[in-house]
Amino acid sequence: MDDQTRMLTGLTGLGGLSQPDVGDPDSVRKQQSLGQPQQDIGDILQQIMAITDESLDEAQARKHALNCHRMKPALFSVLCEIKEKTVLSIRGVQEEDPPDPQIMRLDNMLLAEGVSGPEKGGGSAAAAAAAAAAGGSPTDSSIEHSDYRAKLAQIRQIYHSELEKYEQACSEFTNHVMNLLREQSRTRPISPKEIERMVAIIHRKFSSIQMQLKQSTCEAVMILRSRFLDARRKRRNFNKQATEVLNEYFYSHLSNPYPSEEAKEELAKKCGITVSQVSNWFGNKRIRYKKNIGKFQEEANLYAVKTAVDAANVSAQASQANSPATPNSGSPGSNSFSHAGDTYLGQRSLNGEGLNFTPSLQLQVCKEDSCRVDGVDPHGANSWQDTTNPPSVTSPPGPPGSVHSDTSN
DNA sequence: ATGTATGATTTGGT
DNA sequence: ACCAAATCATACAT
Repeated sequence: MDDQTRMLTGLTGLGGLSQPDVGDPDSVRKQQSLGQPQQDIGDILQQIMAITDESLDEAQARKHALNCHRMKPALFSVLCEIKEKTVLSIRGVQEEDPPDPQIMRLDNMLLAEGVSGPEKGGGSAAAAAAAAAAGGSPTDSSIEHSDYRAKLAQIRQIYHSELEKYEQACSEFTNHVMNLLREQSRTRPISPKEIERMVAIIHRKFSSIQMQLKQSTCEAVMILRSRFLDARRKRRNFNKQATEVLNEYFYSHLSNPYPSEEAKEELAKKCGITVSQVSNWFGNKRIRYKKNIGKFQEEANLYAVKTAVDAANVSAQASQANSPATPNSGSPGSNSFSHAGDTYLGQRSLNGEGLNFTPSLQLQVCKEDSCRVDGVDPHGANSWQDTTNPPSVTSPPGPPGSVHSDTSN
């Protein structure tokens, strides 16, 4: 600090660079004569050259000696003169600094990703987790992306702390250089303009470092994105139990395999998957079942038996089982799905039991199913299979046509 | 290595 | 918003 104030006072005298003596009033005070005046200048120059090789203390001492040298004012004025002549050539250079398009692109991206700019949603991992947990009806995205958000928040934090570090370093360095220049301005002429320029140069350097930071942050975000968001596409099979639950529901609601929102939520909960995954599953299942009913017969029968057994158990336990709308097989112990399809379920189970599903009859069973349903809701209930497949009830589609007849024969 | 199964996404329709 | 259908991309079985 001491140094700094001293240098600042030194700088104030800098306004009139052409005035030789303004540099340092002290210098006049202590004049240690050094013998021959002629050799002095060479001497001084030599000392200047050598100054970098010396230790700090030595340099400091030397500097002081130089400042106090009686020839110093003269040298200073000479330097000022030279500078006056050359400064024009230096001046014309540059100045304009158009905003780098690349850095603007990076900035925009960081802003878009929520890395820079105002805190959005989850500024910290904790906040993100809280946000994910808070959503009363946990939307899929908040669950699926909470991890992503947490990681993003981490990147954000690192980015900001790094940025802050850079900014601090930049201002520290700028200060240092300015002080240095002010200090030097006592022995050589330095205009404020030049200091300004130097500062600008430093800022440019640091901003290029910042750009690197931004770039690597962008890269990190991209990688994160591809790892998490695009990983949506990465498929993990559901566990066996989940598939079982879904299949049970599907085959026990074969007439109308369109679970309501509540049913989906229930299924999702049971299976440990998201509602949209349930929707996906049913979408896929419907289309694939419809496309090749024959292929799914075995499975259908399996679940039919299962539900039948469950239903039997339920009815056995509750001796009043005959009552209206049904033993729900979707979940052996609990009647979670109370929808239109349930009536069908009851029938289907009976159906399964009655026909006993010998392989040769499998297809028959299928047909029976459809018909049976039709009995309940003749053309409405099973229409989901008929839309593009009018005859599907009696003869499953496509190449299976022949296959089908084979099996049924 | 190859074929099939399967969860996810896209597209187009209502 | 939901669905069917087609498609993609990976998991899994062979």
